[in-house]
Amino acid sequence: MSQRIKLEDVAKLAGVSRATVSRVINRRGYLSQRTILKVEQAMERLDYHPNVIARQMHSQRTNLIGIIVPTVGNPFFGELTAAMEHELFKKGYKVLVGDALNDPEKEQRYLRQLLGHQVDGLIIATHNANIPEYQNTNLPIVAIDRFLRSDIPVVYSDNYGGAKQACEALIQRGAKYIIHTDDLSPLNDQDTARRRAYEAVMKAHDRPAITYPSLPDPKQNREALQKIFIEHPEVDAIFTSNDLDAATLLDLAVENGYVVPDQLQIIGYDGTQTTQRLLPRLATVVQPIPAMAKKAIELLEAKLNQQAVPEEVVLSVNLKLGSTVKNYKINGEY
Amino acid sequence: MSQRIKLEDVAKLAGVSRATVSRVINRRGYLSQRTILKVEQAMERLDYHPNVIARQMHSQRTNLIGIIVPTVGNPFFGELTAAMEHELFKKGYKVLVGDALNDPEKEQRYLRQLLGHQVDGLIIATHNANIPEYQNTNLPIVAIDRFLRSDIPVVYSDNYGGAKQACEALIQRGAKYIIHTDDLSPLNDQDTARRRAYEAVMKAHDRPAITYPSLPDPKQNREALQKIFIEHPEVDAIFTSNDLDAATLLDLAVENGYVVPDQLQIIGYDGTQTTQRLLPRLATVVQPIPAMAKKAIELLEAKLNQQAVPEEVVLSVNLKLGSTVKNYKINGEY
DNA sequence: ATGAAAGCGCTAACAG
DNA sequence: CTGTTAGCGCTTTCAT
Repeated sequence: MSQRIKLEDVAKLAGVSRATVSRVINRRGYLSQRTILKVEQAMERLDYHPNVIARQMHSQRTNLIGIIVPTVGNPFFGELTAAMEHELFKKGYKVLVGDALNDPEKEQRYLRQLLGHQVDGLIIATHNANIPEYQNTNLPIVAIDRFLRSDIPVVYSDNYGGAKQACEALIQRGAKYIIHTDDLSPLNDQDTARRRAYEAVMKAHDRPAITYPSLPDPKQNREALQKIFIEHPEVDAIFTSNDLDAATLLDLAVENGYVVPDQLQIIGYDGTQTTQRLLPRLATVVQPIPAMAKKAIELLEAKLNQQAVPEEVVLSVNLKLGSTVKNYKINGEY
Repeated sequence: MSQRIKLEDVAKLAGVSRATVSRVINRRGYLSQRTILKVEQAMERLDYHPNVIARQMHSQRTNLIGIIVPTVGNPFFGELTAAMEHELFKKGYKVLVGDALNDPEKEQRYLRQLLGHQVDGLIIATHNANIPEYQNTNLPIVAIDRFLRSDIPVVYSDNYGGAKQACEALIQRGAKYIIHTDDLSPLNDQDTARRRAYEAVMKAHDRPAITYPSLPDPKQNREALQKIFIEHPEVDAIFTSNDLDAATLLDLAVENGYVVPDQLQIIGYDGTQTTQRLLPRLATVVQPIPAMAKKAIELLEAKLNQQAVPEEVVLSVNLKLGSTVKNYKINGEY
């Protein structure tokens, strides 16, 4: 419906064979100027667009890369997806996004469909467990922040290091009673890296380690975090595993009569562009989203070209200070 | 490489013809229970996945929908994309996202490629002007918040009404000197609706209408907005065209010594989930993102099925109050 | 109820 | 330099 004209029509109008038209389109083989011109005029006149499907049929490649994320509605994954799309477009690929929505079943259905040659490669940035499809396929895959299989490379940012820096920054600023929040879906080592770093720093300074779970539902999460102030009124610092928790706690702090940062210091995690614009004052560990995207695509392309790739790549993070911690003017840039 | 087994292999193993296997896969025509079983076992044993490209070759449909947005890194478009992806997945479509990045050239290149049957339909949510490709194609298209062509339906939210409500809320709360910020790329009527509403309300109340441009670059934008406090120190309320500006102004207000909301009231626009979590206190006009997504997909599907569709659909918005305006406790829910 | 054969639109040997 | 001829993997008449 949306496109009827085919190679043959162009060939007929130009008075050549289909093969010749194909050669002109792909600039392959020897062509005389005259035929090139004739063919191009014919294409122009007919407003011809090559049928991508038919081409793929032959090459068995789609130039499509699937990206599976929890949801592009989350700033971290939205920005990550955008950055990867940008890299991929430069290399001639288009992006098929799948929002897994923390729904393993959807992820699995999605994957099963993609496995039939709909994409040339896959980027996985979800944390759903037990998707057997990942184990059997030999589609080129790169994972972000998650181990899937021994021959699937993973791009991490330095979760342990970032969390360690954050916690030490709090201690250095006089925090005595530091609480942590964390998404508790520990599928692998990296998933718990931030918490392990927190616990290690607390231990090194002889302080108790108290971790509150971060819930997916905003309302429930708020209620759960509110308990911190009830159960640990002496809290004087919180290190959260993401910026959304930090924002909620910032708000709860006001409600509960804590002055930030004098009585309560807060450091978040992720540091997306969105957070930095919406909450410029928030101290947070900034993940290198553009670098992660670039590296992931680089690894994927290597796999697509059958080249060897490292098992994992770790990128360094950056502690951005802000007025939710003390002594900010001295150490911050702003 | 990533998938070698084809219909023929299954047919051979099951001892039937390719046609029969095809029938089993698609549950078409008459099949005996016995053959169904045989074929399914063969598929299972070979871990067979139908080649999507070959199927598309025949049907000339890809079940792919292209979504073109400025960037999924922006919460509004990220959430909108996520919501549309969700709707589309339910209907069996997958989503090809293209970040236009306010780059008309990229948008054009992208489009040109999609025109060759790579997608069955298109959702356009960008505001780049002068892309001739939109004029000629007969691909089913639905636009969001933007007029493209007389036969391309548009889904709007009530920009004029939302802005009017916001401005009147400020006046009702005693604001005398209200300033507005707006992205100034007025491609059509709707693009300026928020500003026109602001100007109308100001006029109706005999107040001056002063609009500051909202710049795409965060740093430049901040500097530009800072001028408001220099050039109009008597400002006592600001209505912004998006929440990012509102956030920046909230921060600048503190820096410039204005107490919010006593000395300066602020109302933003968009009200994404992300903003509501990151800045729960912000008063803002909430766009009905899920409803917009649903409607857009509904219209697109109608077009895909050659059904008639309305020229435009306008959805209502919701003014969410918050402590960036006065008398919030009384009117707000929280 | 199942098989044989003819495409879908394009590309790629192989001739000439 | 250009045309002819086979497919790519699947679906779908048309027979049987």
